[in-house]
Amino acid sequence: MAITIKELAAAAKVSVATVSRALNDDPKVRPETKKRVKHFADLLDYNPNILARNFKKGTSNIIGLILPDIYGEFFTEIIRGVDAVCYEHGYYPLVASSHSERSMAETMINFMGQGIVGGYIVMAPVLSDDLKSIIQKKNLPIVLINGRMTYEDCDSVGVDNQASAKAMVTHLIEKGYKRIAHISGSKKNNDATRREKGYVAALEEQGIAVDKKMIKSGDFDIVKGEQICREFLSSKNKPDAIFCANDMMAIGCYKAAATMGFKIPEDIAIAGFDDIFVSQFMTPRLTTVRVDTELIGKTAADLLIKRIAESQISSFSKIVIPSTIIDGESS
Amino acid sequence: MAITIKELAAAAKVSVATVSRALNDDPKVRPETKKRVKHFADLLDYNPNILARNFKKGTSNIIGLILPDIYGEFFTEIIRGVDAVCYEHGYYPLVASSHSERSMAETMINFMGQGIVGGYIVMAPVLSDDLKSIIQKKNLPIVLINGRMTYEDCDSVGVDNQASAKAMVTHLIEKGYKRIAHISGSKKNNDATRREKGYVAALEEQGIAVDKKMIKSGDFDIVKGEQICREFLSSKNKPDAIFCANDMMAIGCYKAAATMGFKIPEDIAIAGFDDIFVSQFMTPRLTTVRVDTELIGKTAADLLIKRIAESQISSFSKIVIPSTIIDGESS
DNA sequence: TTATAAAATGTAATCGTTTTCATTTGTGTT
DNA sequence: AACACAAATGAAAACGATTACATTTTATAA
Repeated sequence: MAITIKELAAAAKVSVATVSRALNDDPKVRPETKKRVKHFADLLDYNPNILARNFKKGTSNIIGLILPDIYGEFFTEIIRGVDAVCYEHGYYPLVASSHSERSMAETMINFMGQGIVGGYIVMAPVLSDDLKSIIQKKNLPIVLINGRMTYEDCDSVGVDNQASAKAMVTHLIEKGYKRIAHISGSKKNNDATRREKGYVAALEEQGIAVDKKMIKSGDFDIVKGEQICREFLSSKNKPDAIFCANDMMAIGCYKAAATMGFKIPEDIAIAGFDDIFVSQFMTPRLTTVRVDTELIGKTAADLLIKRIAESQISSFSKIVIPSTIIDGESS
Repeated sequence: MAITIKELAAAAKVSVATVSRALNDDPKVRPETKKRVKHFADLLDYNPNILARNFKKGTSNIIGLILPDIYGEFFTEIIRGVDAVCYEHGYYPLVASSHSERSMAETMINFMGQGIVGGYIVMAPVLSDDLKSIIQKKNLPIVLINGRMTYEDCDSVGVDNQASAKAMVTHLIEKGYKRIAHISGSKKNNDATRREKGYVAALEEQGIAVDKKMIKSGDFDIVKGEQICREFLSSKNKPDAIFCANDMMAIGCYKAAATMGFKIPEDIAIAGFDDIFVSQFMTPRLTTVRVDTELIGKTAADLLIKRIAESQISSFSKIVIPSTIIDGESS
């Protein structure tokens, strides 16, 4: 039922070409004509059919936001950031999550060539080979969200996991802790390995020998965090601080400490990473690394929209979102 | 660069019409022709241009998922459910969140008539007048996600907040608690008011007088929950159990109890609503109401996709997603 | 075999916009 | 006033699919 450009043209007594140009602010159309067209557009409540426009132009004002999965606040913050920037620029975020039934690569291929999206934001903590190959032979702009990495074939936005982890461990050392253990994330997870590297780097820089026994591999989950913490606390040479690769595992440590009768931070200090929502309400308040996740989403969207708009391809950017150390009472 | 229907037609030596029909499983095309066309489609890696199709058909395989805001796990679970069902049916969810800068109504109007979405899933804990009026004069199918309500102008999916809250309070009464207080949510929030009604209904049914002083208005936040719990615990006629309208406020109660030296559940029992992720890790494990949020998303998407596909409008459905009581150690 | 209906396929119009190219209008110079 | 040239506008093609309608092929019955 919506009014079309033809009817608007008739009303404004110009050709459809002129209407199109006027509404797209083509400098070739006279200011007064432009004004008249816009006036009638308002009057008749004309909205261009975006589907027709996208179809004709061969692009889309829809952005594919490809996620490895969707759960927890980290993802909502990313989505929120992307959403905000998209709205500002007349773009829309289309969310697609991979899971056991569907790989990210599959999802992306699914989109490609269909014209349904004008570009992607891809969140890839694990960068599989097929994903890499898609990125390489991409025909659409892609912005990668992930821990800082050496990948050079597209724009990327992320936290400097290594530097942040290093800063946190250094902070703990400065507070006087001598025997700092680390509960890492999965070996396959890029973020996790970078954080572990940061932990090692901090110790080395401060001249503390790295003890392999002080690093145990977790999986970013509460239960595993609790279990590993138990192991640390019952070992003969127990650490005086534990740096967890994320806050969830830190929660697990709290539980372990509580049930084993250890006081935080007197008997054992705990530090996390992420500053998830509940961290601020934990007693004692968790020492952790705060990342402005929404900003990651915003930055990625900004970058992608610019990339979609520009015609010639300039060199790829790599944007690092700063992180802050939250010095809680758990250390 | 993608191959078009014309090239495919040429390759398969049929007309574009036949190709279109073959790929859309039109019974009018001979099985062998269909097979040949599909074979060449595979061979040439042909994907129909969805933009062109949507444009021509005047509909879209994109679903607008309109949220009041995006944060926390509740939303990710909804999104995940919607995403899963969409993927199955070749639809895509476009996420748009309202916030201070943009009302839901505005967002929806923005979509309408542009053809960019084929329908909406709208999550509306607060149902404003302009939102109602949009729903009434809708030209696209809409599925509402919200607490059970009396709204009749479109399909809706939600939890029966009132019945669930009533079940929980009844459960507490059966466990022997006599003085059960309630920390409610915001008065404007539909879910909150239904839960409060359930609380009142349970007391009345069990022949317990409702004491106005035992109901205090929270805002679904930890801090407010802690503050109100303090008030309850320091009142002269202190309750023996507190039913919170959500888990967040229950977390606040845990903090209040801990700092004031009350033991859960011996001195004060706590119950929540939502069963958010951390609830299972709280000590003692929180008694709460578990809702299969992902199922809400799935159901809404199912309903909407059916609605988009069908031509004639049948009567609206109202689907209630069941909830379960998690009997934790906090009561 | 032939007439006739049914099934399969083809031709071309169509959706609403953008954009190329042609045409008209306007401006400035002599 | 005449001309050249620039600016503004219009006419029509194009994008890639679907689909109404026309046409051809196949099947059925006499």
